[in-house]
Amino acid sequence: MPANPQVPEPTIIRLSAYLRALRRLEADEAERASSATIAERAGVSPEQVRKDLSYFGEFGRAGLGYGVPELRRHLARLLRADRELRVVVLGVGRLGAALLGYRGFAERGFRIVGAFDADPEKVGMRLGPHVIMDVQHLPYVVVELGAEIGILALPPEAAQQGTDLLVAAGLRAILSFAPTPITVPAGVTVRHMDMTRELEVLAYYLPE
Amino acid sequence: MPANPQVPEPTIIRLSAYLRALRRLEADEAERASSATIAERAGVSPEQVRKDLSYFGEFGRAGLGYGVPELRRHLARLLRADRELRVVVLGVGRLGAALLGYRGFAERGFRIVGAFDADPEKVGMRLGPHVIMDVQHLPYVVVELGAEIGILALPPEAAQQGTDLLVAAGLRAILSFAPTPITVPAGVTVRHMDMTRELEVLAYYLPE
DNA sequence: GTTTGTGAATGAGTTCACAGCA
DNA sequence: TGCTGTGAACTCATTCACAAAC
Repeated sequence: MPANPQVPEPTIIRLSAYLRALRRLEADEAERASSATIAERAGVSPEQVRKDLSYFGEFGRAGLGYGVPELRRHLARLLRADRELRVVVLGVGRLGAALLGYRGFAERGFRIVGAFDADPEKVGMRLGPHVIMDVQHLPYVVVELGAEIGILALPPEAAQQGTDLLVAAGLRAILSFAPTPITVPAGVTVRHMDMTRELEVLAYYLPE
Repeated sequence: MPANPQVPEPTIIRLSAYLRALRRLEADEAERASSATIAERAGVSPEQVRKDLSYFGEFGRAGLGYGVPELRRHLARLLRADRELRVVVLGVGRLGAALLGYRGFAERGFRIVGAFDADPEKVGMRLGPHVIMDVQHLPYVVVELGAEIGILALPPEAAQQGTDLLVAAGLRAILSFAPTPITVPAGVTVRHMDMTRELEVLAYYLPE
């Protein structure tokens, strides 16, 4: 499923943190940064930074560190953060509606180009700049507006069906907020966000 | 930091999925379930289920599988899902406000007992059943209402300071939505939810 | 002196495979 | 026969440690 299977997935996750660190360094007008500097801001070890970056090339110079704008550009390219990525949201309940209003998307280059629901009551409703569309228009919007990522915000009972719709519409990347496993064909990447799971994990580690 | 350091963290995360699977099985009135049944509903392998459960005891019977209500109770106890857990939210911007309205909390035994912000404009505002309080009342609420988990919904610049407030108030578990690493003293557990990170990871795996 | 890139060593977690119980 | 519990084998990821580059 990964584009480059020999790169560990944890590395990809950290890349996102490195990119953030480099943006801050660039904002502070730093020209160069050592792996130690980046590591500190990303919350990992310097060796980890070097090892992770080494999967993609030799970006640094011994004794000098990494060129901040250059490395920032490389990482942005890897994470597709150098271009706008279009996103559709399937499921406009409370959670989906909250996501539609989330400003962090635009700031980081993600643009919501469609919000969908199967409930006829909701179709046609306006939510900020978005008009809720019927799911049957999903494939059209994906193709015509070039959406590449689907956000699944449906209740667990509807999660698999919704997933199938996203996949049938041509999406190859799904961020699911449904607290249930979903199955997808090879070539489709899924990631889960599950607040209840996180709270339960925290609860486990609670003292007493 | 873990309560039981020899149990792998991925195991704890899966425990949450097993608990969900068992609740569904219980709702379906299943009396027994094999590791294969649980595994399927949790999206993992049967061996994984058995190994994970074996860290906590011998709950199954060879040839018969696991007793559904019994195992459900065991897992609920482990994840503290057998009692109400009180939660405070620090930061009532868009995201924090959305979290205050999230119904999944109550359903799973989490109760928001306080919403806090440092902005005097926001203090005193009502949001559903919640009245935003000033951060200076945080320690009081944590102690008096027995809050055990803090949700951090502040912008990255304020994240560390907010973390320090939560820790100083006596909280030992933090769920952070801030896209930046935070440092906490030993004995405090932190987990992160970062939607932008997840989207960037998905973007990496996008074809072409 | 500083800092990178990377093989080698270590550590962590998963899967295998099977003995033993129901 | 069906299924658990678990050491052993294996796979995956991180950390170490150092030669080479600046």
